[in-house]
Amino acid sequence: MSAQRPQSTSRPTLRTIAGFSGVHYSTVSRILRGDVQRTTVETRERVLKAAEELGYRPDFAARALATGRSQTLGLLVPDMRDPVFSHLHAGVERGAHELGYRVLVYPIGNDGSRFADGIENILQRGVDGIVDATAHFGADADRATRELVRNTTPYIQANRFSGELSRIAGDDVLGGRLATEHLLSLGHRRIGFIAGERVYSTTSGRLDGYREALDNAGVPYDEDLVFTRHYSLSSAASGANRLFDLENPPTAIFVGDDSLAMAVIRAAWDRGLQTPRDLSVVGYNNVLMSGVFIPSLTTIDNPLEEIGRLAVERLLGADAYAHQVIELTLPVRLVVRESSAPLRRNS
Amino acid sequence: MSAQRPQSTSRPTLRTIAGFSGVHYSTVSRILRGDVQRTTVETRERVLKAAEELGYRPDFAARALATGRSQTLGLLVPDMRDPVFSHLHAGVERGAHELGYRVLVYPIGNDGSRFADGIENILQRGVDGIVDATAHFGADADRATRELVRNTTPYIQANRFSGELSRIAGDDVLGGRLATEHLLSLGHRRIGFIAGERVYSTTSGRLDGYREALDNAGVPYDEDLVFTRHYSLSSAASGANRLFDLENPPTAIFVGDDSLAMAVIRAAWDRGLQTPRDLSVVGYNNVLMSGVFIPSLTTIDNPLEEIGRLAVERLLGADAYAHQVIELTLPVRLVVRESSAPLRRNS
DNA sequence: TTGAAAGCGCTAACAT
DNA sequence: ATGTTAGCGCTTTCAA
Repeated sequence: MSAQRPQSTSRPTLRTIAGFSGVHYSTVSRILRGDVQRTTVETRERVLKAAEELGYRPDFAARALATGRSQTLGLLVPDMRDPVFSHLHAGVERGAHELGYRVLVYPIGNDGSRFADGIENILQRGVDGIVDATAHFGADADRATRELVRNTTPYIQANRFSGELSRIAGDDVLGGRLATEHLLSLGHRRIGFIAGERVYSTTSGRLDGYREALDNAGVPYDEDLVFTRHYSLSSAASGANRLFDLENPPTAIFVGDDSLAMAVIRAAWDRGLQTPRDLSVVGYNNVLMSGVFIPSLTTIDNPLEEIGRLAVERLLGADAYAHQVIELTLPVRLVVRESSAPLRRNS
Repeated sequence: MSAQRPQSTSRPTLRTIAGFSGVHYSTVSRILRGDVQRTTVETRERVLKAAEELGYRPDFAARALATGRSQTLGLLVPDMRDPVFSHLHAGVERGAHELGYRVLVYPIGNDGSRFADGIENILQRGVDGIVDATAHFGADADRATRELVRNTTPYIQANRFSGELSRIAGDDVLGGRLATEHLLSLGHRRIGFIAGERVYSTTSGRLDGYREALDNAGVPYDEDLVFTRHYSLSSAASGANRLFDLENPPTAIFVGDDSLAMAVIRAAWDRGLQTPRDLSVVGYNNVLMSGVFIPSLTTIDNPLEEIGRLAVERLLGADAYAHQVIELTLPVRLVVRESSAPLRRNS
């Protein structure tokens, strides 16, 4: 219906709008950014109407170049197909969306092979913040990189952490203790532990909690019952089989991750061991499927989404921590379901 | 070790490098972009060395503004916590990485509530391509938007599709037929169907295949055995219960998604029905956990990662389809595992 | 309250 | 082979 038609060739810019409303394009910029202070109601209406009619859309790259901020944050994860990281991502996404940011996901692989590439790209893109869920101890090169990055861009570790860098995570030690105490309270004394590599804070923290609980109960720690290899389904299964082959096999296993716990239960099943009849299992994280699996998983509820959301908030929100190192630990709780049961003395 | 130290204040630009190597910054630009044709070996080495020493990193926003391309593509999905979409994402990510692109994920929610917001942002960011896994029939507003977008930015639908837009997906009809034929071959005649809303091409295609198979076998189609509500675990469970309550309940159910299939098996279990003894179940997609679940899932292998990768290739690769509409359908295959078994006549 | 103008860092066409 | 120059579309300081 509008009499004048803009050049439908390319998208309208501030100048296009300026032309249509008879003001300078810098004025248009002011108005469109909501600088209500210094504009007349009339011109504002005129400009807004023109922008509307022309279907104006700010150019992201131009704004980023002019302001130096990209309204984007980077999320480093090993692999999004792992429910742990898709849950974490959901929280990050929610937090980012609330603050008007978008999330660029960098899956660096479970072996971390694309870590350097991801960091390089993150730096080029000038993201406004980094949430890192890939931390592990020991890899000096990575460590150095993380610290370097931290001085360039707001940076926070989520769920996994390492070094003197900001982080937010669930209380892994508490979780490990709760899980193990639960199994102890059911009468189990031969309790196995299966998880990923110990270079991950998640593994080492949960293992610490496991040992604490054993100590408190006066149950001797037996390294034979502890299997911490790769963080993968197949590794968990072979770990389970190794424990089953023991002369004095465990009657219960605490597994540091729900998916791995399912793999362990499956491996037991494949050897004729039913859970929880012949083997009690406690998982970790309380992912979506843990309530659907048969048997449903007794597990530790790790607030992954909350961790993700809070990480973003601390990184970019009003109470951003600026340049101090923060270390936030969230409580976790035990969720009792079907996969754990009292020890059968007559086994 | 280098004698001259740059201003460590802000990151080096082309001009910084130019200053250090005594050439014009446009020359630096040429060299850094690999324009080997028109540069001396000497200057090139000098410039490259300076860039290296200064730790130069191209500014992404500036390049995007100058070239009009963002090296970014947008992926629209309902929810990344659903394994279907994280698998699809893995493929998209791989394809994008191969071509030097990054992926911006837009989770619009299972109700699609953030669709408009996502599209708006995608347009502002000027992504170089859109992979859309959220298509559904019937929503006119969305349909219009999709078509509009298609004329602005390279666009392709993946897995789910709707309308006269480019798409790449598995052969849902074939999958539905294979799944149902498998159950028929096991002697089942009362075969239920549970999936998400029929507005999804995935649901309707698989339902078509299901009907085809029944027709071919001379088994009458019974609408009472078909439950297509929300695409969610809880809806699948209540659908299962509704079928179990039937006067003449099914002995087998074809479920249009693995996660939902697990929920169905779980619901059956909660009513004392064991799979596959009392109920055979076939899932769809062959996600990671379907081999771990107890019983492991007989399912249709839907090449989600391949779909994602090919979508990107068609969108941005060498043989990009430019502006024609492409419709690519990938074959699927049946994977027989534990959740399906011959009908027990004496039930 | 509005206009003018510089500049963000880069690309690319043109000139030398 | 290299330098010059004009933008890309926006923000922002300074004048008017």
